[in-house]
Amino acid sequence: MENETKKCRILHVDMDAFFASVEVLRRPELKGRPVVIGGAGDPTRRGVVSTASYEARKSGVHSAMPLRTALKLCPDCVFLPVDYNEYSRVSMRIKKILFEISPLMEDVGIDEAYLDISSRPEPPEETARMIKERVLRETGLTCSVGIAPNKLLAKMASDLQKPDGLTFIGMADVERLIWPLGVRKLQGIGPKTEAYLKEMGINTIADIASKGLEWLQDRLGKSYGLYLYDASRGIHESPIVTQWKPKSISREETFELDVSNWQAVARSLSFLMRDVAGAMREGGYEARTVTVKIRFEDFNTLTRARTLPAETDGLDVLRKAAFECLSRIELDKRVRLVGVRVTGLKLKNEQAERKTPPCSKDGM
DNA sequence: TCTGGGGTCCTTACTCTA
DNA sequence: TCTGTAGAGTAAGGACCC
Repeated sequence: MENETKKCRILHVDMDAFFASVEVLRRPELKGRPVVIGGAGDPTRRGVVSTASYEARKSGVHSAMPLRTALKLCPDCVFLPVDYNEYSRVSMRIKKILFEISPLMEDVGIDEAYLDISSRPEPPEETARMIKERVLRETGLTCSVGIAPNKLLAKMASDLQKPDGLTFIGMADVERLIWPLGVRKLQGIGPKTEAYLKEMGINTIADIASKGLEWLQDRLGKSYGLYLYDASRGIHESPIVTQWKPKSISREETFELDVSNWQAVARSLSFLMRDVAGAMREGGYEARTVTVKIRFEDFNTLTRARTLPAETDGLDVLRKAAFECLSRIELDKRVRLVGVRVTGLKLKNEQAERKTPPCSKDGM
């Protein structure tokens, strides 16, 4: 058992109902009330729930739910707009605490992180308790921590007891703690795959683990089948990634009301492209491919892409490419959303390095 | 009546080239 | 020289995550 504990050096730290908790922190009068954070904070307008407090969740409100639906389920809920700047500020304080405890930290979004605590002298549970205590003392917020031998299990562990939980999962616990869970609890299984698996009589993670590798690969593809085969057994070799570079930058806009005139779409695209170009310059990036996305009123979504002869951060060139993409889409229905994305990113000051041909593997 | 925004990764199809 | 094919690059769409 002690040996097993020693192998569990990955922590997953997940803030509890993060956005809602930050709002309650600065408006103590909301404590104990059902709070929903999402969109512009107006449940009569388009938008979805970003975070619901645990009180709101009791009414069936959950993230990604349309605000209008949330209002119907919970008319007493307090609806607030998303204040990303404030959450980022609090998030940075939390990440600083985690980094001090172990610099082998992987940032996963605004409210969670993985930590490799191999270098810590004390037992993992003690490190986890230290984290929870410092985060609470220095920010007033609670978090749930999972301890496991790998990232996959650590994340599942932190999810097992929420809020304010501390859960340990060793490889020996997989059968008892993981197998009874529904397939959706496995990272990488979303609503589509869940429905597909259900059709084949697979409802729990144990059901996945009962299938052979070939069986899974035949039905779900080689790479995904292998992932599920391993993951259902708690096997997942994925390193802690401490440095991250974006692969794409995008902006999109859902119109308050679907639009049918081309000018409105073009105006929005032009605005979004300028925003993307601004973000590129801020990060010092140039891009090679521009992709335009159009979502129609029936939710049918089309994309068109143009790859340029060379990377650029020139707004005129990028905008021209974006409009060329737009011209290839027939706007015969009302448009709900316009988006633009740039990929093939390269740091501007990396240009000199690129003169030597990339080595076959690292070049990918 | 619904279904955001900013990302990543994967699959499939197609084209070009060696 | 012709043809078949493998691999790279590109394009489009889809699933998933927070």
